Amino acid sequence: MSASKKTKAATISAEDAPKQYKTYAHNFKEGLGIYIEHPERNPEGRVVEYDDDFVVINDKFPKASVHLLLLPRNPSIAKQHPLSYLSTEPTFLASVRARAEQVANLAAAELRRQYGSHSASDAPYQSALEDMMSAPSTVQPEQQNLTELPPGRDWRSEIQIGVHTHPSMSHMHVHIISREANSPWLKHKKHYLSFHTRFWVGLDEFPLVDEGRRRVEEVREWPGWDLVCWKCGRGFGNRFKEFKGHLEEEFEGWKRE
Amino acid sequence: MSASKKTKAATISAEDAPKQYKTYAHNFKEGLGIYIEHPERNPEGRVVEYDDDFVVINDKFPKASVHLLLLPRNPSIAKQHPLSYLSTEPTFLASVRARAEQVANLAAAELRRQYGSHSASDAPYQSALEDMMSAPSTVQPEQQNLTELPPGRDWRSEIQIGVHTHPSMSHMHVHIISREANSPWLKHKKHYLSFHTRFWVGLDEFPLVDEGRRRVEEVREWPGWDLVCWKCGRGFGNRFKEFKGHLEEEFEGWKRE
DNA sequence: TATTCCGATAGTGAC
DNA sequence: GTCACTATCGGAATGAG
Repeated sequence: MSASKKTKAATISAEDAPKQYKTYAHNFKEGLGIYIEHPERNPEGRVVEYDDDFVVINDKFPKASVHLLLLPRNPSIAKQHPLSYLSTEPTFLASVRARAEQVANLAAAELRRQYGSHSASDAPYQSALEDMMSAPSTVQPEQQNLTELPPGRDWRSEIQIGVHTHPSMSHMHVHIISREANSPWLKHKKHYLSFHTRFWVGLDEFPLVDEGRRRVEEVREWPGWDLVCWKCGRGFGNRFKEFKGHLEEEFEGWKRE
Repeated sequence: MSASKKTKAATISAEDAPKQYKTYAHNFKEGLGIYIEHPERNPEGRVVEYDDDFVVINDKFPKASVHLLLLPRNPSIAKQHPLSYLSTEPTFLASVRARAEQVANLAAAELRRQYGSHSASDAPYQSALEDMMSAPSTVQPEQQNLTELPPGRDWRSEIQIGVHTHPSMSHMHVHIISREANSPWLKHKKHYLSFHTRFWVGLDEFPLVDEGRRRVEEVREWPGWDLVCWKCGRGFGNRFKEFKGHLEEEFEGWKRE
């Protein structure tokens, strides 16, 4: 039996193994697998945090100032379609919600780090933080009660959590991304549409009443949808370059809010 | 009256002249007008020959090794659509035929000048010509009887005469062009299709039975037609770059024929 | 809807 | 079907003993 297995394995190795190897490591669709299998290797330094259930990474091609991916590690879950699985597994949905909300707060803090000094509405927080940091204190920073700081800007409201109707990467991934769309990696129409149209499914939309229908109804024409500014609602048709320039202008105002 | 005219002229100058100037010299569609109005100026040195009825020029963007345009000078003729006028004015058609045939012989001679030394079938002519030129003679070359030379390659058969179903330039022009399509100015699909499909109307097809119908029936889908090699009949769909490479290969064989 | 490269397609402006 | 420029759209490959 052992010998039989071995023989069969040898046969597989000669015929199927190269194919399997290809579909695994060399197929781009499988590119997220390495993170859930070996987060401790911290591939390319993009692992933010991980535990037995989830891995959080920085997206390799971020489409906004902050763009994180939340990856469930359970292999049988990771291969499911997000619209289906999040609509039918309430326990899993609850665990994703809880974890994604934590990650969203992390993302909000990162937005503050990047743009706090430019923000008018964050000035009270920034001033208080500076005062606190410069004031003599015997208490360690991490022990100080940060809730005593004024709220400042609501950065969390700039973060959106959700999934794509038709993901390209085969491992389930939940996007935690800021909405201002400021990134050199935002290079074409689909990049923007995938986060700012019904192609995007917010985590708070789950469970979907008819996920199968949504997957079908969105798929045909969505690359033809107009570019519409998330900030001012202005439409740009298919004129991506012009739209990109507009986004950059909006970004300058947005970070100063 | 003279004063009145002057006043009107002044008015035109202030209001309409810029517009007229625009539609004349600065509208690309009118670009051939200068040649039929002032061939003696020989704009850009491209006038080959002219008389009261016709001007022959070298195309500014030749789509083959030899590409001449025959332009009728009569303004009321020059503004007619070629399919219509050549189908309804037999006298004009006859005069164009006679003149175009002369120009085609000129074009054939130019092909011989360019490629005669590479051509196998032209070798008898080339040898005889060289012998004649090197032989002592008191007779001037232009007085020698060239008909005594062997025929060599039939370069005239490589020349085609015709018009486009939908010309872009507003002045009537008859193309006299070699068919091998060897030119750096042949840059996209329509360039080739316009000389090697039914978009091209050979002068020998006139008068058309129903020229109006042809103008309508060809117009819609013709840019979608497949690229087909004039030499070998191979189809290349829309793959222009690949087709262009093929044309260059065919050209190498063609000139050696 | 992963990126990247290449090429085909489409719109515009031309004084 | 004028050219030249820009940008958009579209398919194909994508690894590596």
